[in-house]
Amino acid sequence: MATLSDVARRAGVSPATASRVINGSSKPVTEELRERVLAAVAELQYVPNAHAQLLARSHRSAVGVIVHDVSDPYFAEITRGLQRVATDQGRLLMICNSYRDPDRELEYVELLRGHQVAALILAGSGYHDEAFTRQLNEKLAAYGATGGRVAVIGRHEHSGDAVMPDNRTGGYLAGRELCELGHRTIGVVAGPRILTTTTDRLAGLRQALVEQGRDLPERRIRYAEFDRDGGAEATARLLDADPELTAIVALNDSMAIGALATLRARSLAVPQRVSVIGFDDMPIARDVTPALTTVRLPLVDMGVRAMSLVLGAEAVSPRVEVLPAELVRRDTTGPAARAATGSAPRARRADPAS
Amino acid sequence: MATLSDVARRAGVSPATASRVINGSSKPVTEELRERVLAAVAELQYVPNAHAQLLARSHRSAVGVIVHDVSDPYFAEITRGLQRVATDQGRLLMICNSYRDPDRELEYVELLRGHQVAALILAGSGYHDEAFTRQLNEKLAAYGATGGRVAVIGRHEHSGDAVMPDNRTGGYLAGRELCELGHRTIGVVAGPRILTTTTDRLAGLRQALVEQGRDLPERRIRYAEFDRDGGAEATARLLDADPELTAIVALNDSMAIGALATLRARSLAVPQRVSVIGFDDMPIARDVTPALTTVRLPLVDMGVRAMSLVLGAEAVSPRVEVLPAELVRRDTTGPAARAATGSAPRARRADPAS
DNA sequence: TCCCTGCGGGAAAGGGCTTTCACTGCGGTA
DNA sequence: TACCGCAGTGAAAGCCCTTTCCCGCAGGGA
Repeated sequence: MATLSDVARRAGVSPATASRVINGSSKPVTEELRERVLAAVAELQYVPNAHAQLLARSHRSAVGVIVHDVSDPYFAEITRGLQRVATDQGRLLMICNSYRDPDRELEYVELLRGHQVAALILAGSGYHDEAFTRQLNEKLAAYGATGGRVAVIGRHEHSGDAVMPDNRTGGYLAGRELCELGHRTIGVVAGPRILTTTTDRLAGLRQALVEQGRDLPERRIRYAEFDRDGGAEATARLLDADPELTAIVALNDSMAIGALATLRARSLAVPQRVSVIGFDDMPIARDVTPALTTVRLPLVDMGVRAMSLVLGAEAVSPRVEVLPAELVRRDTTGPAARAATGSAPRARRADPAS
Repeated sequence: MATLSDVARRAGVSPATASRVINGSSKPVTEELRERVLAAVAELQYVPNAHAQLLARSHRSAVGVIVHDVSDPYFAEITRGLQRVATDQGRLLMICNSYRDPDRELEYVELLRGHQVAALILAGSGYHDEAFTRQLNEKLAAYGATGGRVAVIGRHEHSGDAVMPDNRTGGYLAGRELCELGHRTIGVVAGPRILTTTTDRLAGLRQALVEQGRDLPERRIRYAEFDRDGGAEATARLLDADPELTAIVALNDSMAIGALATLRARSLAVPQRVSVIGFDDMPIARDVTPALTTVRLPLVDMGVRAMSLVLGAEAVSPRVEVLPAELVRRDTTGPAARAATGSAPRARRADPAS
């Protein structure tokens, strides 16, 4: 690989001058030398060594991001928001997938710290795990102590800046909707119980049911992986245990899609026989048939806010921005069926999003 | 930030010894000194500066990956394959999204080269663009000349190692299937015509039709963005121009989902009135209703192969691995309707994947 | 004519790490 | 006893760049 001094030698200048030309330094350089340097760069196909640059420059610019999985639409949307702000400010993003493994999350904090990122954003549910939470907070504190900025998205265990989707209210909205539609036997297809996202959404849902004098017994909740297959499997278990369920709340849209698959496989009409509500409003939600009723979270906006917090002025006290959840009515919800079999088909609602 | 010499000073040893302990060097260090160093590391929360390490070490380890968009399921699957092999070999991946912008692709090649990656993988369709292709090849050649390894996935314009999905045969399979089902008026919902993926798939499709004595006139092809909205829009234009179409081939699954949305909005029954075939077999294809008939590509395997090529032994002559496409029959295809309205409903086919 | 100013350029000091090389003791062999 | 080899350690030379500091020089004012 050609180095800066190769370029300088070829152009007949000092490395200092070559560097100034290449980086567009404020120090003026004669037009003639400038051209010689640029010619040498082109001839040698010179590309500066990023590590050497980063080492020599003092100021840190890149931002580290840790998500569960970028290819999961939930995080893809958040990342889009993060990326937007970062690009505007000329920041490079280093994105890491923890695949919901707390240890990997800890490792990535170190890795990104080692890569001298100016800020760190952790997106995705926290864990009900004292030991892990303490360790993570220690690491983040150590990073913060050396001038690093930190923000989290969707996890409350961290003490610094945070952007929080209102999971609890979202769960509440889903529960209230089903109650108003007359459902009494409601099952829940939930993500891993160790995730705070699961328990928060569940708490809101339970609150709605309790307010209506109903109940949410543990036997109507099935915990599984937070993805399509987890949803399909949990739905099957739920139906096996309780065949006369009239409604299912899935704690995210991927699980809801799995739930729909199981219901279809068992020829249970949606929403005539069973209603389904998802959570997150991922793009695909409006394209499944019937279109999925779900709780929308402003995912892109969450990313935008988090990145803005972390790149903006430092606040004295940690800021917490709570972003609202909103019910999006589509076609997987309808009035509770009277009997186990049949009920009047319900008119398809117009979908404003399509 | 604490540095290595801080650690060394605190442990009362030289930086050399500290480095040896921290990196598990082969050179032996007394147990006592080792412990002192480790204690100092813990106390100071020391994390090595990755840039300094990368600069000081000669060997390169990370691998650069350029895709159109990781959050697109097509690339998410490929990336999963890349990741699997990379992780096995303890390699870090740097993933960049070009968002189908050729200039950005060029920039990322430089960026990754600057970051001293050991190898470079470009995934995603090539472009019908002489100038760009030449530029890219120059950059890749320059990189190769300094010892960098390169592999491409799904683009033939590069002269080195390549993994190629058999797009042409895939298109052919889709065309033959529709012909066998008796379709005569087939429309195509295509991606941007500048992408080789689009033209390859189209070529195979056309060949199938020609073999059956049919034709594929340009007016039955609509080019749009390679995503859901592009598919919806192209389908609408296609139907406006040719209301008696009985089949639509979408050149990827996202577009197929858009096509289904438009058909639903116009109350055209699938597959009774119009059949639809997608391409890629992304995970969601089996969960839409009706489940999508599509051409499967071994996406994960493509990633695995590409990474293996690039990390394995260097070959004298460039290797090209062609991976087969396969038709997956689900529920969006059926016999051509006789008249514009109505036809016997077709029994739902069992879906082996669900 | 002299001094000051300001411009254009280079020398050199880092930035934090790895690794070679040289050195010090020590046990063991001739 | 003299010497060799080796384990364990540290000094110092890089890795490639940026940036400060300094120097020479030309032009302008006194």
